[in-house]
Amino acid sequence: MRAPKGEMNTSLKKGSWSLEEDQKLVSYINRYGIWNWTRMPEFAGLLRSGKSCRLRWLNYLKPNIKRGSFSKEEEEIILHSHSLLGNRWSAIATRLPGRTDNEIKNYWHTHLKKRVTHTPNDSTISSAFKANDNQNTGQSVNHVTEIFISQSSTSFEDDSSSYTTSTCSIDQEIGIKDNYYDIGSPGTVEDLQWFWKQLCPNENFEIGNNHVQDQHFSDLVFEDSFHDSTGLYGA
DNA sequence: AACGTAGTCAACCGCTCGCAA
DNA sequence: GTTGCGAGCGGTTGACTACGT
Repeated sequence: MRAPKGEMNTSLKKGSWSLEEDQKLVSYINRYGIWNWTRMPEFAGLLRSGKSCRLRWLNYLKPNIKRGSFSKEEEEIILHSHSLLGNRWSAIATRLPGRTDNEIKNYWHTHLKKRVTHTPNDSTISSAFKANDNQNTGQSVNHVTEIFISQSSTSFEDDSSSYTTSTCSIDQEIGIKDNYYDIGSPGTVEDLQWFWKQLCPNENFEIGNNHVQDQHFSDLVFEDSFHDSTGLYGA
């Protein structure tokens, strides 16, 4: 993809922002608001790309940005959110008002990542579901073919705390992806429905028999969309 | 004091998505 | 359906700093 018109200027400045540039950007946005990041630098008198301006504003200049070290509570939120959402930093940032995705990402890589160790417990793998939509519809769409519910414990090297989570492992038959969705502890039917919605928003998902045995999901019924090739989970 | 190494974090890059034409 | 563009996201880079030798 070629660069947007406004961003093809090779004489654009890169690197750290000066105080003067910050002031120009802030005063422009305060006066005219954000209307077009690509053209804004030109009107604000900045030799910067729109992307650079946007990043500077969102990560540093925007009001109410919290600076300084992260609190214990914020750390816990990041750790738990990351176990739920993975590297979706912008989603995690919405749970931490005043913190930017970039800041959280940096904090994760520099402080938290090394503290977390995952200890999967294969013996708890409890339930597998196989389905292949192609057999029914002939459509060449990627679909979840297997779901494993397993448990893993997360502990911290400084021994501050630990918790156990239930994790869904999803293997897509055609896709290259090997996704892992943490569904909290303990996993609930609602959690499973939630992650299914994230993965296949257009597909119906139903638990045929709303009970969880020994923290295992069972009696999974995928309405309309799937053919149960195993015969284990028929409606 | 000089140098090397590791840690931190602001900024960049490449990509995808959504929307309008 | 295709193309072009703006916005946003996540991975990566590199400048700067702190610390150790």
